[in-house]
Amino acid sequence: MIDLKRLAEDSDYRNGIERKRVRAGLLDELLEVVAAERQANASVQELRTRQNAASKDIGRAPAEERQAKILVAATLKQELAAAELHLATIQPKVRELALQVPNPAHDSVPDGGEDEGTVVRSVGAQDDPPALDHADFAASMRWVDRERAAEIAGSRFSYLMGDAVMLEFAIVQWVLSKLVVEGFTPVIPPVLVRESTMEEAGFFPTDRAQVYDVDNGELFLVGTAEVPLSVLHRNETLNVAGLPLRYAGFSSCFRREAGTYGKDTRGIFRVHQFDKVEMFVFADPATSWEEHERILAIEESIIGGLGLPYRVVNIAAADLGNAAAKKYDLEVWLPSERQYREVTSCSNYLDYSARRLGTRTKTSDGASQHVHTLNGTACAISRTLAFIFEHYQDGIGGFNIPDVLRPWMGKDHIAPLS
RNA sequence: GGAGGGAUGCCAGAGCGGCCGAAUGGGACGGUCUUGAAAACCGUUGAGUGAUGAGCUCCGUGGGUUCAAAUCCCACUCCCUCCGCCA
Repeated sequence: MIDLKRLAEDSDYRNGIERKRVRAGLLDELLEVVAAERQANASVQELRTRQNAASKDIGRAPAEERQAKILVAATLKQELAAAELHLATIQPKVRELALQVPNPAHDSVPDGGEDEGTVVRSVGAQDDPPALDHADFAASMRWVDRERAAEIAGSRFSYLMGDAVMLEFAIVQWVLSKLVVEGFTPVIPPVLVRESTMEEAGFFPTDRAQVYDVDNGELFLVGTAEVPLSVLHRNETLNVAGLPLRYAGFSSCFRREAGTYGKDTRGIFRVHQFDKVEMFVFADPATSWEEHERILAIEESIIGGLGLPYRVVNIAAADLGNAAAKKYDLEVWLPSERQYREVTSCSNYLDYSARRLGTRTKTSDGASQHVHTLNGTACAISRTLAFIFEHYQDGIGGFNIPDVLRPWMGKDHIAPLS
């Protein structure tokens, strides 16, 4: 939810919204209904003041005067009801339009759409494809079984097996141990949440089609731990001295992947169920941009630490999505496709979702303000596995375990199946 | 799943439909006293919006009754106790 006051007063703020290519006229329509709402609200308040006073007066009055005074108050009540009705017709319009307005893009975000992000830096070489792509290699090691999974659950599901499972847990251990050092509290959150939670977290109604509905609409499977982490401090005022609050959520993630038929059909690159470690930070507004760079640095140290070649992209304004004021993607070189593919991303939402969540803090002079929220992928495990399956083949059908995972795996090499 | 009880400010806890944004106790903060501390005493102390004004809103959430609701009615959510089931 944007700051309606700033929209009216701050032309830079408005400009940042327009860079996201909102529907022409939306902002003016919104400002119009906001003005109407303010006026309606003022008259409701004035009538309420009078009605409250009239009511209190009755309590103080001697019995014989009460009937006359009740009559006065009753008339005021009717006027008030009419004014409230008028206000109630305007408010949903404000809400409806305001929810369509995205968070303004930050100044440092480039103009443009999907392919117009700026490459901030590239690290590592663009390797040639290995003998087998990630899917064939995983099948050759009997690490991923999609056929049997498809029989019992459908396409885009898989059995992850053998050393691939050990690799997953090694990655999780390594990543979480890093994040703890960086001040994150590990969290295993609920993966089933109510509809109202999905709304508060900002995923409904927009992403409803991407989400599995369980128990006849009572509960929904989350597509990311961001959902349960973001609502952790709903309607709370956080002590500014305690900020930032950093959480690292490990969870399974469930996505319908509607509209992706025929896309990324191989291996475990795009599946309905995968595990992920997600960072979520509640930050002091004064330092949220530093925090954003910090999260990016952590993501780079994870992907870089695994020895994967990657590049950092500053996503362009119109490709940012609703909530992000700025977003970096980390893309890893996928040799079999000879292109970079997204593996993690991190966004600064500023106060956009905190406003809806009611998560606040106070400035040094005691004024209430909303916190800034940021989130970033620490590690999307199935996708990370797919990348290392290509980059760490040993050339004779086996697998070299990435250095950083060796302590957790207890070995440095996995031989091919005989 | 069945049967009861409950939800009030930082915490505990009172609250007759009007004098309740809310007693009292604790805590916290400020002060007196003290070499210092404790004790004792005095004072301050919920949140949002608004201009640290007036006003308005908030006693789990949403609706209703009434001139007037923390207080009455309905629904929902959560917590506790007992029974059943169960990793």
